[in-house]
Amino acid sequence: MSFNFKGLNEEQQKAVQCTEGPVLILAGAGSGKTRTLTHRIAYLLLEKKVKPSSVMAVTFTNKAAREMRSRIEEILGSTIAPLWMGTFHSICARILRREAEHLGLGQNFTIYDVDDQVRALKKVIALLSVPQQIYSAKLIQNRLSRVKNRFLFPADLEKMEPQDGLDEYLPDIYREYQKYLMSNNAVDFDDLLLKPIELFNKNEKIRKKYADKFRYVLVDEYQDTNHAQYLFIKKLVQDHHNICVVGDEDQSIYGWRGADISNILNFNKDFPEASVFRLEENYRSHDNILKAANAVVKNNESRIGKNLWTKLQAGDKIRLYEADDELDEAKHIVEVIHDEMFTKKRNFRDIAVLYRTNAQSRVIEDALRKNDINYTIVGGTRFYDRKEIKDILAYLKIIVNPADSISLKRIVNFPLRGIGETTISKIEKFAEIEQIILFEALGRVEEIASISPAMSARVLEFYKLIKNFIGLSSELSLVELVSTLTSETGIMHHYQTEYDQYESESRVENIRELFNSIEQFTEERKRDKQPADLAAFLEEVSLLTDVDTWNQANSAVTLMTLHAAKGLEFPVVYITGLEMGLLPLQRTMAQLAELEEERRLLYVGMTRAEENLYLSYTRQRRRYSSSVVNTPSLFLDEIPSELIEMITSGKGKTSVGRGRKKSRSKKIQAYFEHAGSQIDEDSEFKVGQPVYHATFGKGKIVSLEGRGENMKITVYFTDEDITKKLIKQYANLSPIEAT
DNA sequence: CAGCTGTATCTTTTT
DNA sequence: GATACAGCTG
Repeated sequence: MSFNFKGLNEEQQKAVQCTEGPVLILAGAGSGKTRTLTHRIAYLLLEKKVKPSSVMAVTFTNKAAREMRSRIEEILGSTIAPLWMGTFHSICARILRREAEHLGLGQNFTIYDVDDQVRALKKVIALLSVPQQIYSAKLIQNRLSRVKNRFLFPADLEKMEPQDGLDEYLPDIYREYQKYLMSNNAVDFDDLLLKPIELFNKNEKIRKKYADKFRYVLVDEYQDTNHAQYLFIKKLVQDHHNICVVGDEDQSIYGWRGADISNILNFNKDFPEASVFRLEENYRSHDNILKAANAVVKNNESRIGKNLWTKLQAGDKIRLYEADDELDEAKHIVEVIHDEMFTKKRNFRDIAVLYRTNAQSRVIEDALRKNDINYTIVGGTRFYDRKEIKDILAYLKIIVNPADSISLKRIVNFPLRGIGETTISKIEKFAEIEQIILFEALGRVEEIASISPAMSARVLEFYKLIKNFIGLSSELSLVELVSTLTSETGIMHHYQTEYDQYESESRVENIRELFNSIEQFTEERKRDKQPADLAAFLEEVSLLTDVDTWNQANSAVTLMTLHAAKGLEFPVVYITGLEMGLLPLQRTMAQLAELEEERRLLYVGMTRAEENLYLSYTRQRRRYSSSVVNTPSLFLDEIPSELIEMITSGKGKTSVGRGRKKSRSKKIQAYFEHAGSQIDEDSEFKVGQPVYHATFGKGKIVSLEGRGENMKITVYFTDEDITKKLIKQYANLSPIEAT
């Protein structure tokens, strides 16, 4: 029987069959990327007789991995359990779990989320007397994470010229922080990626083991990989070069998280022998939507460039709504949903409302709730980030890994047991002197002279409680353990009694939901014939995203950020808040590279739509506590007007419509004065002029484009050795005397 | 030590 | 317009 290529176009078929050597698949939005990937894997297994255990496939979310796995199993008609499929983080965690001993970690290590990282950093910076007023733990966490994503170590930082005050402290903070994590038998999100690479670097035998095992490596959403992820992949494929990456530079939206778009732009340099396939036929969106999205993204400079086309009908025009404010916008969303439901007979699940920031969801939620429209919201506070859930998880983490003092401190006095801050720091000090972990120090609390016997008794009671649960954890099932835990520690009682009725109910309900998810997890594991132990559950939970738990089959309108929408599709998409300062976001507007990422974000949003696309902006929007007057996003002017149908609200439509239209086109003209136009003779900026910028320091102007406030200024910054393209109006650049 | 109250900061996106 | 945290009081 020969392989069934049904449903694949010619280019897709070629990409499927080119199994050996490096392959780059440039796949535009809606071009059947997932289909191609699943068939490629199925082809490897079926036609090339590759064992599932020899394949690693990296996806962007766990949800994508699950879906791809089940589609492949459908094609094959058999399970492919030994095939490694998951996110970088989950795959790396798996390797780390196996090889922990080589890195001085216990295999029961804990994964710290951002919250835990900040707590750990607070401790470290107090120890190093870093001025916390100037450099908050949150800021440091951010900076440190960026550094780690670039695979830099404290020693590397020391060799570099410090750019600001924090850089002076950073190597020490970094070193102490890692030491602290090690003593807690914990790793953070970034370590999950770094540690395996470190291990591969220092232990060739282990690297070879994995490189030999994974003869075929596939990476989806390659445009959003960071440098560490790039290195990880490189280590695995450097011998056999059987690497297939799929991506679309126009959908790179995670630059702020360290994603390096040059990974995909330079794939050909890394692997000169690479075969390149371009998937440019779009199967998802009606032509008007696609044309509009193309028209927007073509304004970006940093792209390979492609011509995405479709055989589908033109369809409706894109509807653009000008709202008075965010309340009016929400009202219009409700109207649109009603209209789509009744006149087009759509289901709630066909509709998605997208926005730039999570904060925008509130008003929309209120409006939907008032109008009895079912909705689910993806993102914001994750289920597993809710306080009542995190408290329980902290208990579980201690049980698995008693060295985890961050979690221990979180719950040692919750529910209240009368063990306060002072007592804990005394015990911490004792632990340091004795060179033992905090948890063991609790058991020896009586040796600390400054702690009263009454207090010692309370501490010991807590210690025994946890000890007892550690013993129970091997006897009870997961669900039994957790339900015993919530009752015996008094957590359940606390949430049932300590709050007003409404809050109490919702928290208890969340705890019940946790029980459900544990049961579900246990069943899934059983089905996959994998152990359903506590450590596995905790790992899954810390690597889960909100999208992973979202279920499109539910009958509800989906609300989420543009970022979360990546990879999804809906018949109807409504994108809100297309305003200067919001999309693009204010702080991105000065730098061309960041502005382009905002443009890609809108592109991603628009290309989620199959049949109907709605856009809106408000003339006025509440931000923080005051109202801001907005101008429409410059991106709106990039959409050809014949593709847009303006919708106005009942009141005062005509005057508003006319006045706005004019100011819009004038604005955009100014914004996109191109290189061909005359150089502004009166400007204080000339090529060669030395300038100063608050963040990047001193520099020199390399070239100028356009004129007036929207002039694009390319500057080479000497201190940082980087060239940046800035937009005058927002860049806050000042000329300085030549030195 | 716990609970209360006022203040600062947050809002960019997330593995 | 919430929420975390510092600082104060009982």
